Amino acid sequence: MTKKPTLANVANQAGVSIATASQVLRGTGRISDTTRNLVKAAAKKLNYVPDARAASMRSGANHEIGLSIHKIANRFNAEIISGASDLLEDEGYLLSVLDARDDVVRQRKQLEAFIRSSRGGLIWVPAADTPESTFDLLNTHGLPSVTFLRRPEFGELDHVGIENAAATFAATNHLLDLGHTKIAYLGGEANVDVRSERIEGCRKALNARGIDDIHIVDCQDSRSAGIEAMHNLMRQHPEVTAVVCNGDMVAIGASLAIGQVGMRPGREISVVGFDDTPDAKYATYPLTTLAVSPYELGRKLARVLLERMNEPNMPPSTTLVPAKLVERETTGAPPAK
Amino acid sequence: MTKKPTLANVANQAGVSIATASQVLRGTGRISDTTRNLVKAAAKKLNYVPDARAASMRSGANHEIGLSIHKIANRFNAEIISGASDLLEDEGYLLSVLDARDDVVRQRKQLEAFIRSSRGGLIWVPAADTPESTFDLLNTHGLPSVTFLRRPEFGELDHVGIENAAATFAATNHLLDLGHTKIAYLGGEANVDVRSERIEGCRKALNARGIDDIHIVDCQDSRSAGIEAMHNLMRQHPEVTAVVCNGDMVAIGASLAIGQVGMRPGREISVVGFDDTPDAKYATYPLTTLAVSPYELGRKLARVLLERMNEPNMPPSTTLVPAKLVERETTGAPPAK
DNA sequence: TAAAAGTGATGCAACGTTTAACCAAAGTCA
DNA sequence: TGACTTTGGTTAAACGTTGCATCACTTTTA
Repeated sequence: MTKKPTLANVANQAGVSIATASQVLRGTGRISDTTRNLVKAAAKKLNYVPDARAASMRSGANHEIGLSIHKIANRFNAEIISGASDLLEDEGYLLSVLDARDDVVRQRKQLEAFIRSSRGGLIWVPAADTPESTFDLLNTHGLPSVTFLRRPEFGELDHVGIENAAATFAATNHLLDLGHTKIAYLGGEANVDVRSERIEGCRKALNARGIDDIHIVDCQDSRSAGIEAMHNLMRQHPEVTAVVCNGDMVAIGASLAIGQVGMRPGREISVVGFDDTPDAKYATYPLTTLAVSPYELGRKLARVLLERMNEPNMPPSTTLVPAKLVERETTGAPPAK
Repeated sequence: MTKKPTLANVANQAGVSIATASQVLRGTGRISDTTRNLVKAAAKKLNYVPDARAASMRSGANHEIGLSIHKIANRFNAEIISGASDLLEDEGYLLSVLDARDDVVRQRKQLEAFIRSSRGGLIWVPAADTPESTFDLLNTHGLPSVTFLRRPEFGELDHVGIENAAATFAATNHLLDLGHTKIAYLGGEANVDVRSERIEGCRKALNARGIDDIHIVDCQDSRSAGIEAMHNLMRQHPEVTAVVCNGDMVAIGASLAIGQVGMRPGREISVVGFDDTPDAKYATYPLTTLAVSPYELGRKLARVLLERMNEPNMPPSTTLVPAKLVERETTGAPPAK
């Protein structure tokens, strides 16, 4: 209730100068044991907490890191956040998270807020259709930043991502091996790089076997959107026997839709997801999917950022982590003709 | 890459004093149209972004709000965050989120970080077994704070919560009306108030019908924990025909376990969840549950905090929002003897 | 026509730290 | 004994804002 105690109060209480108090608390400079104890006691007694704003202004260092992500709610992203935050915490940083909800202007505001408070560094996944000006913003302010999942089109920022193409290439080969030839790609939105890369992986596998058409359906990353999209797909393209999905939620939705019309995923139509969220395993139809370890991804992200903060002039790096196929029950041979 | 532009640079560029530049940018004081435009142009040209740390230090106001919650990953909590953040954003604030992962010491550190950076206000759900000292910390630093979901045992803080007892009271009556008499409570951990209140609601309904025993099982709030706990329960207490769960995930897990042993939720054993997350509707067995609107809860939370920030001396308030029963397929009459 | 009121801008002192530069006293060494 | 180092500490200048007090003009009013 009373006024917040300041370093001056502590110094006063201990009978020393402000500078001395600061040095004791920061463990720098030469101080005798007696005064050290004096100051520490005073600080404890007054319940002193240093003002991070003042400290960071003066010292130029900020131990708060900002993260802006398109969606906090899903487990995959939450695990990434945990991974990054654990590693950063170990290094004495704190990660504060903002949910951009895939809205370009919201995210822009968030990044501006991070700049205003001069965060020590930034981790973010660009919202779909992020304009060049947003990348410029970051570049001109020279804030150490790392993007992930979605590769920035412009600007020269560090990036951590997933080996998308390699993953869907493997998944598609799995389906081809089972005997599927009519394959669709379900989910995601146009202009999102992640998705383009994944589709490219599918295409490459198909082309290698002399197939060159793949049907592509946009839809949001949610169960309900997946259900709807799959129903449409089955109505309009009954020839399709396998779908590769942009995320587990869509895949789970698609599986449900298949079940709703009396068929079974993995028998009449095969489904492959992406991410291997915990839901995948416990879904009504346990999902074949592409697993990446989000926690490790988060840690990697943090490491890349810290490196950048230490070496602001390194050339921008790109790090890719692999995803591997986990076979469960939603894939199988297509029905004999 | 260059140095961050400061207010002095802008003033210089515009040929006015720093004070004038500040007034223009903040829209205060008397300024002529000509200089106003001059300053604005200079600011735009230099890509000027004010330093929030300096501003907040000087003015004593901080437009960043902190939120610390036990788990970011679940949809329910994410919706709360969205609600709070939307309302705060409209009022010119920014909500930065920390995931405490229900760890008392982690949360303590997070709150300390918020205090260090003198956040304008705090929204948090106390981790289980939060010690009094943590509440003291907040009280002595006089940071406007609101708790939610879990009611603080100590301290005098504003609180927003759910009408837990009333909700489980209704759910239990629903089960009693269907003819169940052997009812268990599944999920949550001891010492968490939310859970105690909910159990109290069940007890009250049971007592009103002359039943006074209810079996209580601890388990974490996850699908897999729910599965395991339910298997144990069925083995050890085969007489139980209905379970009220502490959260939807546990309830979904319990339903799955029931399915795994060849029975069906809503027939042999009834299950009620809590929260009505999107999963509830799309679960293998669509879940009967107690619905609260997390988004609205979030908005309420933000409103309470803003009030507190405006009126620091109001007596602490408690606001409860209702939860109502949504019947789906996991409840039904017990099998005839 | 002198006093009062209004206009538009400025100077300066905070806010709470950190850190480089400095200094007095005591100890070391030739 | 004079010069040089070490020890333990202090002074003062930043960091980038904001807001109060002030001021030089111009305009209005009595």
